[in-house]
Amino acid sequence: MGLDDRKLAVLRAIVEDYVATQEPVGSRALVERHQLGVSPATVRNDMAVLEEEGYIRQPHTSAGRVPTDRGYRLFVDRLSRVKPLSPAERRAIERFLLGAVDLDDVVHRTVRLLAQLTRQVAVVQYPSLARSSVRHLELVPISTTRLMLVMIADTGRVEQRLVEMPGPIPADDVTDLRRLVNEKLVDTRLSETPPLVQALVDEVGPDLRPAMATLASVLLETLVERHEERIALAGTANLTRGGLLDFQGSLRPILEALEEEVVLLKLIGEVEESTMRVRIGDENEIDNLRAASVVSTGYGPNSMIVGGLGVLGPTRMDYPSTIATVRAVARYVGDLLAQN
Amino acid sequence: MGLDDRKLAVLRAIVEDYVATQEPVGSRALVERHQLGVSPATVRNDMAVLEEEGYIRQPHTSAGRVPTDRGYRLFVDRLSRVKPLSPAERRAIERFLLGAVDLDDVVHRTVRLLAQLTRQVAVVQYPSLARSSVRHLELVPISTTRLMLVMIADTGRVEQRLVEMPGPIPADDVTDLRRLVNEKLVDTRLSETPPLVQALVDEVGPDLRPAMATLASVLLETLVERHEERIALAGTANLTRGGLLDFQGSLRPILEALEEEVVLLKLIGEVEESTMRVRIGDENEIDNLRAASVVSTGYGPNSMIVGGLGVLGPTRMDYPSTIATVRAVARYVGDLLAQN
DNA sequence: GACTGGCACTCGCTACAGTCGAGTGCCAGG
DNA sequence: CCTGGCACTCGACTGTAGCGAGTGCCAGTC
Repeated sequence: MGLDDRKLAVLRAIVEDYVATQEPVGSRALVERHQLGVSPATVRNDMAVLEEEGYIRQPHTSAGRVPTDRGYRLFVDRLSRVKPLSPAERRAIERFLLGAVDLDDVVHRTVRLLAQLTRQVAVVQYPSLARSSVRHLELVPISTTRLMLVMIADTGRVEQRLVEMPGPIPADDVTDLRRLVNEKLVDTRLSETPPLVQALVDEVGPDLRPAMATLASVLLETLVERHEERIALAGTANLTRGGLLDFQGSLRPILEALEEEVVLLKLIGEVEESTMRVRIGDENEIDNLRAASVVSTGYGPNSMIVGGLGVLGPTRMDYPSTIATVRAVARYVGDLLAQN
Repeated sequence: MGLDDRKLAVLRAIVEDYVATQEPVGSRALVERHQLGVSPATVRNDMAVLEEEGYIRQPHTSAGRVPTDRGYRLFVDRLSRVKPLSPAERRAIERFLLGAVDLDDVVHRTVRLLAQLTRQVAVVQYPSLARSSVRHLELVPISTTRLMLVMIADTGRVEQRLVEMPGPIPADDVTDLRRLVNEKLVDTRLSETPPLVQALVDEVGPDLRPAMATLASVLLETLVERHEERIALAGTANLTRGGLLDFQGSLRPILEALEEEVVLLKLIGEVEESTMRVRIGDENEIDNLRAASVVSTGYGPNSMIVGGLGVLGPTRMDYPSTIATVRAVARYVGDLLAQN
């Protein structure tokens, strides 16, 4: 385990060069392009050690070295220096996000921005309903037996769902139902609503009981249990950069994974704090993504976390600037949400 | 242009074999696998004519023949026999779509179903607002100066948009506004609303005038002009079938095109009648899709068209069954919409 | 006149041998 | 502990040769 400073410098140099050139890097090129102050032979010895420890490997005998997932991990944890965003980039972010008119627009713009800045696949989770509070519930009669239930959350999310009532429902009843659900549920977190919803059914008078029961079941089913998370995706075309060398030649598994909402949620939706999360190659739990890396973080207003966002790219990615960009975008989006 | 029956039969055989095997097809294989009743030499002569006319070509001298875009076109127009769906497929469609609870769900299921059945990229346009009528407009106070405008269309579409009012707005005014816009706009087609919206502003009393003006501009901007179309996409992973032979080796342009909503709309959104539309390779106006074919059609309740749907795949696709599937799915979705 | 068998020819594909060079591991010496 | 030197490895590239699928054409047949 004896990795002295120079060996670490060598590893850093290898990662940086490989990321830049996409080609295995040899000892000579290394001393030429970095001021290591030693000869290629010395570097070779260091490389041998690094390889033994599993940080780098040779694609074929007698080619240059390439970082392993473990090598990237060490690089990210201990070796990378943060690359602050250029003022131009900061301005671009601001300008791009500023024009957004509502949540849909914010998410849409964010995901495109992220894809463009990092030149990778970007994923943005809508503010999670579980972490939102009810701001208002609206019931709109569609026909005699149908209502449209519209829920507006404090995070800006709006969800609607058609409710098929057990029987014809007069306008007065709709008014009553609307008042009741709003009284009980407004300002409570969605994750805490189920018992309250249940209570509503129990408390209501017998004439409204069946209607309220139906409403309650739709509320529970749609807004809490199922389908509650939404996700936006952009930049899949970026997967084809690096001409099929990345992702060991096949985009198939990646594209498949990206089609599954569940998978995407796993990627970016499990954030509790606003720390950056970097998963490199093998560290991904999803088999289809073993050839990729994911950089993600949570975002939200005022240091609260309401959702996740991040990017997915080849393990051979520019971690320092990707991390910086993801962090910056998350912060801007959070600020934007705080303003509303 | 003297293409007698046998030459057409040869072309059909070439298309069918090439689609099935993905390999250039030669004269011997052709007579073996189809009952053409002539010798390979004769077929070769026919092939020479077909090539001269531009229906087939040779990838390299002395390889088999491959259909050109023009060849596929002729095949689709005159040679393909419709492949009716199997009862199993019909049942699958029905079962899959039946469980849908609302429009979002219908569209989502449809696009996935289509991708799965055709094993290609599926695109479904939400019912176009321009072709929908207003069923109800709801105004929900969010704060003293903000309203959430929710529009419910007869096609099931629900759109919402945050409205920033010029000043604080009392509850009574909200009620008035709500009543006014509903009175004027309900049951009119969205494409016909602009003059009515303008009239609303002119007619309203001076106290409500500024609020109504703001509301009107948001209505016009969001619901009519911009952003009105929504699109769902699925099955991009299917692009990787056929191992990079399709799409002349690069998915890049295709993926890029699929990211542009405008492009997708052009693909499937310009349908006036419910006829099938097949665009093969070069026939596509979008340069990035010159290597692909698009099969699309309109859908809607009761022979009305409210939106488009379709699939995108390699020019070398099984046109007869793709066309049959797209048509069948469109019909089922239309029926489903008619029921609501 | 249309079809067929035969035949020479084309050309992509594969296998194989040879060369080149980047890069390594190791060793002896400073 | 570092360095220069050296032998070695092995992938990438090149050129050659043989194979075979498939063609175009021609002379012969019905």
